[in-house]
Amino acid sequence: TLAQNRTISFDGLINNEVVFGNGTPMENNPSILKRANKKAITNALVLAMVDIANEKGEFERAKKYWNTFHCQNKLISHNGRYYTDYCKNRWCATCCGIRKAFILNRYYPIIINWEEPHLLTLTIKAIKAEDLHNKINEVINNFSKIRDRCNKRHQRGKGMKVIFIKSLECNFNATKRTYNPHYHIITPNRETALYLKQEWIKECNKTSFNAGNNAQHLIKIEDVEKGLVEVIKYGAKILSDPDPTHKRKRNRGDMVGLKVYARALHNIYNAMNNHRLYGSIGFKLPEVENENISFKYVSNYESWTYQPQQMDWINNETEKKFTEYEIDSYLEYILKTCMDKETF
DNA sequence: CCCACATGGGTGAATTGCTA
DNA sequence: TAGCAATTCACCCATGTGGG
Repeated sequence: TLAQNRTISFDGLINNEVVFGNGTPMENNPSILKRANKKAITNALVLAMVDIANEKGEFERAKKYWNTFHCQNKLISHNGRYYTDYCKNRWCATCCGIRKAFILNRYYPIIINWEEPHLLTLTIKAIKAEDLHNKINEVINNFSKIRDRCNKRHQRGKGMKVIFIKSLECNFNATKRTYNPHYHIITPNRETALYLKQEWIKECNKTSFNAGNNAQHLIKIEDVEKGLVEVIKYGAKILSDPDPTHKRKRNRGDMVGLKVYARALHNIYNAMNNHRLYGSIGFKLPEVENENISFKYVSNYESWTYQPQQMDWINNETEKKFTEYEIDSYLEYILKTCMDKETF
């Protein structure tokens, strides 16, 4: 009996797999196909960026891009949920999506209670690639100076208390080959936004003209969720229009003319490296309730491995496809032939 | 999930700026 | 240059980031 028990428990042990977190439900979950889509886009992008990083001798960065290429490579499914490991990089569409949702859920309950939320965009004149690194640092420094100044004025009873959330983002204009770093800011009222706008224009034009009045957009937020989604975009767009002034409203799924500017994205991620993209000023975020589920051992699970050519996860035993994702033919065309690695 | 690391927010202290 | 105001610095630690 002893020997038998021992054998059984040993069997159990080697067949166990450790999984982290709560997992993602698989039944009737449309996000599974979206995951496959994001993985296909991300893989195409990081492969292009690996070449660019290697060519520039940035081998550490190339390693991080490879890390993203292997993001969610192995899936474990068990009891209707699946578990995997995430790379958590900014250029990974899946990991960005997860982080975006997390941040959105943290900020939403605060913004929804603000009396009259406004969305302010603070920007500077468009710049060339060679100035990107310095200008991003300048934008960040200018902004923290303004924050310091406003806080101090308030502390001395000479200015309003400034409360807002901010995110740093950078667009690429492929027609002009310029970059446009900017802050998206949500304030609880119009007053704060006008105050920040005024200080921004003043600070940016101290040495030379860097920011005009009309380039700083301010609108009242009617739909808090939409406003937050607008702010929490995470750094840079992967699929972009060669002509961003193109005002034609895109239909859902209309990708005609879109390109992936791999080198521009690489430049943006480099310039933003080691900088926080999000932050709250003037208030503390509520604690995230700790659900205290660390990890568990599962037996009777299925394991799946991602096959880049098939753009799907394949069951290690049955060879069944996990998502049965079929890439949109136009998206496939973009990823294969519109990956722009040109120097600019 | 946990942990390590480092940016940057909060705040008192130091420095710089302004005016008479 | 005194005296006060405004701005910037320095330090602590909360939190964004990324690895396992």
